[in-house]
Amino acid sequence: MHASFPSQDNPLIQKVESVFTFTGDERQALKALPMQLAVIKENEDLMREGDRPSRCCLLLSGFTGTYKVSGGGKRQIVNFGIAGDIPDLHSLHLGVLDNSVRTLTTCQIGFITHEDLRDLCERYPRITAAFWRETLIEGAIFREWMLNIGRREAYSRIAHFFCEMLVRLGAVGLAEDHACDLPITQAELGEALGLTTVHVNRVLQQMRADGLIETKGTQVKIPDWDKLKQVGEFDPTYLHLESDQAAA
Amino acid sequence: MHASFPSQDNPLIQKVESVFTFTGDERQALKALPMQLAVIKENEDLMREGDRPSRCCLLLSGFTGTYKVSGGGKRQIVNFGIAGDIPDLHSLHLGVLDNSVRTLTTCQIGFITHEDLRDLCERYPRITAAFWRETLIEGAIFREWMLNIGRREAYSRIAHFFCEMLVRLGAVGLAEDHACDLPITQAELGEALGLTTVHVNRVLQQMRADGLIETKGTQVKIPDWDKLKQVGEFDPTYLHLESDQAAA
DNA sequence: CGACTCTTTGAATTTTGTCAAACTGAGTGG
DNA sequence: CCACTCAGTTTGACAAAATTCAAAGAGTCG
Repeated sequence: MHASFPSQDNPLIQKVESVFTFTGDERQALKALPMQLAVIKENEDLMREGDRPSRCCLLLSGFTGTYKVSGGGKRQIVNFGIAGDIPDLHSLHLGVLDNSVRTLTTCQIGFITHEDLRDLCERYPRITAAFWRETLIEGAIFREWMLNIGRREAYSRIAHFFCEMLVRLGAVGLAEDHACDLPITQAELGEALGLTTVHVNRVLQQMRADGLIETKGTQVKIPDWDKLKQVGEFDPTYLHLESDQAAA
Repeated sequence: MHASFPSQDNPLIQKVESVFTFTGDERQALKALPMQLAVIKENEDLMREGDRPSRCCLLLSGFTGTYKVSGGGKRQIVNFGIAGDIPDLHSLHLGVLDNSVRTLTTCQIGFITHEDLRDLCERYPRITAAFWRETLIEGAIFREWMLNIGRREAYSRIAHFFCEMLVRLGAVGLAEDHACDLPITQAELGEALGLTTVHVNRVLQQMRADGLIETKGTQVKIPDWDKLKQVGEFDPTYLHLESDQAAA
């Protein structure tokens, strides 16, 4: 609830700047973006399918799950949100939400009104491009997830998941030495990967036995990164973490 | 190869305008967009993962498949392109392509350079928003596909696919009376839905027997739309075909 | 009429799901 | 400090969905 979040540590700016060079003006405008801070407990819906939100959520810390529910009540998590992500940036241009988002852990959130975001984009076309790019990267992650869910068997599917999360968390300073905190339950993992909890559990045991992963509570350690990457057929290109934009 | 494509029938303009009101200036600028026309035969790659294209492909007619390939060589189609789509619009802001696109039928393509697109976006911020929105809708389709592939069994998964294609084709005038031309092989269907050709074939037979679909060559007819929608748990909200934008 | 691609079939196997219950560990209240 | 609770993990036996492999039909095009 404190309004003391230091804007120079804003993980959004940090993340976008890692691939995008802002001018002083642009960075200043981003920092000046009015943001209403809040702390949300775990397992709360931040928004629901069908909502027509008038603001976006910048995730400052914690983990969120973006999900949809099938007719039979089965939940599919389609993305995990980590620090620096705006899980509902698409609501800026799509009136109705076609997905829900809930917190998986306690989350520090910065709410930014669509109005302020639109103003910012209008004044700074390159910031528009940067935000647009963020949504395109999310799309690239979706494509990779479809490949993962549709074509890989459980073992390498789960391996791929760990690879992706480790790289994404590393990019915002939340992973070191091939280790990270990953407060995601086996049930949630199954919901994200199109598997049952039971099957996730059995495969994880096999992966531990094979020395692919080590877990202690929510801490995950990867003893052999190359091996995990190989099992998960992981190539980080789709995360577009390099500054590969053509525009000047 | 003919340069005689009438710009007033440009399916991109038609599609975007169905949810977005352009000013005369904006429409004029869109029509004036230089476009190099080409006809590409079926089963040709328009682009490949790893490419760094300097232009986008506007699909004027025909069908494309956007796909990725797993380590084991299994192909996952992550989206189908139909008239009016720009299957590689994301290449405008992501330097490296993380997917391939190939034609499924003979396609009429309009190539538009990134340079021209960027110029257009710079001059007309609302066109930027319209393009951005298109990529966000694609993302929404990806989310629904993940739900479909991850959580629905083959029977309703395939039903959902037919529902989506019928609605999308209808939106660009390519479906009428719950019938359309869908030149997609059972193998491609399997590649899109995370199923084997054999299994797709068996399920399709069951669906025909149940009176859910009728096929004659590549023509598909839906005798009972409500039933198919129910089986496929289909709710078209995620296609965002209504003009639901908040901005004026 | 081939030559092709696409669809269909059959039998055996594998992966993954289902159901139901027990176990574990962290936090809570008496 | 010790039950007690509760969410999360683990286990076992069984069932179902989907895959694999191999081959035979059908339809289309030159």
